[in-house]
Amino acid sequence: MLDEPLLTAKGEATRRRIVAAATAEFAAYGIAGARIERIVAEARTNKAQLYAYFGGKERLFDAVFTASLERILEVVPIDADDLAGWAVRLYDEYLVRPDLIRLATWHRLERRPAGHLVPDTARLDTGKLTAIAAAQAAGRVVPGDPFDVMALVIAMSMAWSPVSNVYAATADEPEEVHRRRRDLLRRAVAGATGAVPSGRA
Amino acid sequence: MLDEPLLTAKGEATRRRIVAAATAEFAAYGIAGARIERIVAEARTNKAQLYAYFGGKERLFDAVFTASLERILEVVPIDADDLAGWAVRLYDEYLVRPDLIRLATWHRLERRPAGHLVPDTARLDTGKLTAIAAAQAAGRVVPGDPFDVMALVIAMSMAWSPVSNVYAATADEPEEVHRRRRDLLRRAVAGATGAVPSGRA
DNA sequence: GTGAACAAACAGAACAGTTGGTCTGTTCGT
DNA sequence: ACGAACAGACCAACTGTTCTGTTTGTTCAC
Repeated sequence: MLDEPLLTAKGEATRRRIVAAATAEFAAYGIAGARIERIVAEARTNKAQLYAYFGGKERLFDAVFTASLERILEVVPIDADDLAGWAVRLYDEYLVRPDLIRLATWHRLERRPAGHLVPDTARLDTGKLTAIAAAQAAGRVVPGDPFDVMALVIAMSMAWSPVSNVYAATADEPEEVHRRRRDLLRRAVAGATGAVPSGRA
Repeated sequence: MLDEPLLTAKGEATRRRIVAAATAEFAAYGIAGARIERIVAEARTNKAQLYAYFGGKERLFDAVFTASLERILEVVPIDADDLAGWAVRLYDEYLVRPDLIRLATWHRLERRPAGHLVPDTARLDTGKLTAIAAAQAAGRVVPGDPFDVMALVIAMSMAWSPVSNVYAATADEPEEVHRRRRDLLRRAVAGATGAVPSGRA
């Protein structure tokens, strides 16, 4: 029963539809608010399949969340020599795929109230951290714990994200507004993380 | 039925216990995840009182949320001439009262997926915005929409908040760690928002 | 090729536990 | 005595999960 059955092409397609529907559902309502009924309806399948493939609501969220996480990691790779540009690309990514940040935040709120968002941050962030450390060694980035620098830049990129506590931007706003925010963000990240060449500021 | 009964001293005390219990409950589980049963148990009262005083789950959340919002506004007043210091004070506030930010984020996720967190931002933020605008006019803060500057600084202060998508700090971490983050935050906000006196950076 | 056999895909009913919300009746304070 | 505070039973609706039975696709002996 716990063994997932072998998937045929058709089953694989259904499985994917379930993941897609669940991603939207969880992003919109969270774990507690999501409804299995709505997911299977949206995925044009039935509960039996969902439970055969994923085992339950919690584990379905796991599948959805980890898939989303890997996606965002590869879509917006870090550029430690241009943290400002990286932040701007993240800003744009949030506009295109608000679901991913919402998913991450639900995960934070409903599952991990403290500490790292995911347990094995080490594996996921190693690339980012060494890149930042290298840029610091080259004097292009302000000194300090690379992890903290990363957290700060990501936080800045999320100032207008779908989970902002001030204002959540959307793609349908005028392009000029986005340009204004990108400019401010770029300059701010540069100013915040750029190493001071010499003397005082 | 919709008319709330006049409150005696005892009733007022019960009402307050309900708000306190509901604040903790909503902060922990959100609107969908919160349980009326747990709230009345924690508040040492019963459902009849809760429904007489607040009318229902949603409206109870309203009461809890707006109360928390006003609280955080008055506890950490802005200092536009020292945005870095303000950000650091916010960092500390999140350590002391993680509930308030969590509440705000639940509100964002479950109720206001886009735009302003609260509809009448105008009234709430006017003070902040004029303060920032004045500091900009005096050349102490980088130019740009004051609202965007505010959003950015708040976002920076939340880099390690209880809703961070990277790492959620807690009060029980070593003081040295907090000091390190505060230093980075202070310098970063100063660098991000400080106006450049003249020439290039 | 064909048809029996088997596993996966499917649909929907059924189930048990829970939840927000209401109702009835009792106690308390003034 | 009158209304507010209170306690707990009660209810209807909903939800995650399981079960029963049917259809579909593939395999393979013949």
